Amino acid sequence: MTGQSGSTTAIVDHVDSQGDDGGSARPMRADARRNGERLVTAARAVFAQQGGAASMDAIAKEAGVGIGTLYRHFPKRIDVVEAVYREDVDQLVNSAEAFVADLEPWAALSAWLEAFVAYASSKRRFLNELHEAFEENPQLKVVSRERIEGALSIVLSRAQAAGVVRTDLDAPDLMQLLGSMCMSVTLTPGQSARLLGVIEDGLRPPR
Amino acid sequence: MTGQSGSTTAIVDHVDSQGDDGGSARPMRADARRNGERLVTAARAVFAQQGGAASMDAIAKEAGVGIGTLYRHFPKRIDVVEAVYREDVDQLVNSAEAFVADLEPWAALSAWLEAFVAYASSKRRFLNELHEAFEENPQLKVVSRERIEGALSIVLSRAQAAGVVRTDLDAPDLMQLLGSMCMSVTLTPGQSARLLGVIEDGLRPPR
DNA sequence: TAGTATACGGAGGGTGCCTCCGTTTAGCAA
DNA sequence: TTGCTAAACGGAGGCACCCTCCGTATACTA
Repeated sequence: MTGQSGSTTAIVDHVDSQGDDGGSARPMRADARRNGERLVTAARAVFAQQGGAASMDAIAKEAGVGIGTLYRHFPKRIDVVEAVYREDVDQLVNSAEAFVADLEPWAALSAWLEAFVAYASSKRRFLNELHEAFEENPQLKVVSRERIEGALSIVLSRAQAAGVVRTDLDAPDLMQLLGSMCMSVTLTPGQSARLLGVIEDGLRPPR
Repeated sequence: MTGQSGSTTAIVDHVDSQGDDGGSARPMRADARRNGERLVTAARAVFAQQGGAASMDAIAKEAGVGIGTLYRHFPKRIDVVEAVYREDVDQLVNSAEAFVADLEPWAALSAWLEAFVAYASSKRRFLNELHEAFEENPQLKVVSRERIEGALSIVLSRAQAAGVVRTDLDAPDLMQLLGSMCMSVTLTPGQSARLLGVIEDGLRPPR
């Protein structure tokens, strides 16, 4: 409610998309929903391949739709960036619960940390564009950070409760450490893996 | 020497411009030098007024030259951003020595901190563009940071030697504090002045 | 003052974001 | 199945911006 509301609400209104589609809210034509999903997937692929400066034309082509369809779904270029980012955050957040359901406490934490590093490294490919999106819509940054910290908190506190991780540390602490590490401009994949190993060892209970 | 060298060296090769122009190196036509200076000044004004996305056309018009002249001096858009930034850093760094020459130790430190806050707030107007420049030319970031820390070190250590500032703190520490404060997305001018006041009080020797 | 290397200026090419509107199609009712 | 309509598709084209090219103008030198 603060400031000028973002006037550009994409048609694909980022429904929670968790439960099955109720159908009571508003029926959306099947092709439209399909194309919306394909566009986000295509955009992620193109950004990953060409960097954040990739053109809208390239994204539409990758998705196999016309440029008009792309703009119907995402009125501004920045809306595409935002959609890709939201999906990435969704996936990272959801993975926490999946890991908790499937894995032992330590393995779940380790798997999630690895997922976070992958998420962060993909984010670095279009960091400038993301920065612009945050400028346009400051809430996005705050909310995403909170959601990610919440997800980390799930796997972290479970591991702490199981006695396999030191307890003098909380999710924001660890986020700070991981986040600043991942954002470094000069960071090779091998390096991030090694550093993550160091951090993981450091997380073990002292003694 | 690392990676692909920046192929775009602007004609105005950023001579130190401290001493009088020796003239032995290479004579540059007077109008060219004049226009180079006017272009940087104009670019700073336009960026401050319209934000970092201002067009090259607007900058050339503000400087009163043709677009061709602008491109002769700065082959790429990013070179303009870099030139403005370099001059800002120069001015901030030079101001340290000027303050030391003219003012008491505490007053010099205080004046320089205020100058730093002003520098940082002007930088926030084209943060995205600056980020791109850093990506293109990582050295720029490192060198600038070192130079600024060096300047701060001059006024800080002098104040410490005079006994008016606590000694359990060095220039990188203070830079970290000030830098992160200034980079916050939501920061009003009044707020930064108040926060600077808090920091200054905290710098006084304990007891 | 004449000559020349140097700098200036702006029209225009190329690309990218976004709009507009005619065409196509999914979903529905009879 | 068939016809209808609201919704979605697709791409030509407008506009703005970055950058190039080359004819014109001008500062310096002998």
